[in-house]
Amino acid sequence: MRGNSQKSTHKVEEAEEKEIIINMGRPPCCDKVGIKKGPWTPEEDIILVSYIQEHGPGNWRSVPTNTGLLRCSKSCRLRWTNYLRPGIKRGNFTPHEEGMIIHLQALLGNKWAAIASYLPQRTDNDIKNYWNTHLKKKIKKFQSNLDPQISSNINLTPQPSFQFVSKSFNESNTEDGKVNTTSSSVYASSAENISRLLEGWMRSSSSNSNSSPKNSGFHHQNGGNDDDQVVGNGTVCKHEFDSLDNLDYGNNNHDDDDDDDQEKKLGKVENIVNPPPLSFLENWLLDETIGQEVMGIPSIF
DNA sequence: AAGCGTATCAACCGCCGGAAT
DNA sequence: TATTCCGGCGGTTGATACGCT
Repeated sequence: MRGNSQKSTHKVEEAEEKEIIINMGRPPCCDKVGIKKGPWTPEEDIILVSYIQEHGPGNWRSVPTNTGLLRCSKSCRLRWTNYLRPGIKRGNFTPHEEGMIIHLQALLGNKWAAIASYLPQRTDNDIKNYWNTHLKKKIKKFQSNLDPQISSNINLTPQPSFQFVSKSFNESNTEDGKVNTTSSSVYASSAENISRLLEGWMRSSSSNSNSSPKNSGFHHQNGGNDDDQVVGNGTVCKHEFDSLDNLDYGNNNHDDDDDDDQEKKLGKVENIVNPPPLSFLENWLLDETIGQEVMGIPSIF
């Protein structure tokens, strides 16, 4: 207990001391009390998107506070990166994408973020899910029909093929390699719909249609299109699954360059800019013939 | 039509490295 | 320098959709 004479001054010091103790290191992003979990509602999506549209992604710590969302910063970041950010393509993995995932998984193991950096329109979560639900199963099935020596090259375990990775990385140069992804029929994501909804909402709520440059981040790949207001349910069409059995790497339409460029220009897409300078690796990846030979994946994939 | 099993995917969990204080 | 948290990542889970009997 402290004496009354020093009470007032000590009170201030105490408060300051407390503040110092509390602020030791970085302050917490949010208290865990009252944090909402589970699926995001469209309203929450709109709030988050509109906030990021105004402030840009980053500083996730302040997002729940500033938006009033009852979500933790981590949840906001995940929602944005995995679902709401512009340029995300959902559903309908193309044969080329499937091939790339298979190759990269064999090279890198379950480094989904690294793999996703070569498929800018796909999130690591999407790739991970697709691998676990489609490709892993398919390869396993195929593997059972393969000569064990060949099939051993297909990496279904988390361990990457370090030897080859090391070789590839050593032989890499600084030349900018660009990986083109293909786009077949693309479901419009609900995020895109939300973005459009938001755009409309913003337009109607404000006569000033030209807001900050950050807004351009939401005029992404489908920004000229559209009628595909169909909300994608994220399910995978059967034909795409079948396509794995009949991979035709020659039929790739590299029509997503603009999107890639746009995303890079905007600097909005996390984890996709500045991929490692692996033109050798990328060339190798894009050379499906080599990939298939090394992987032991014949044309059936 | 109902019940059950399977597939899919969004979201959470926990860990780690690095940054902030 | 120590402490604390953020941001990123991979693994896992749970809700829902779908298909089969």
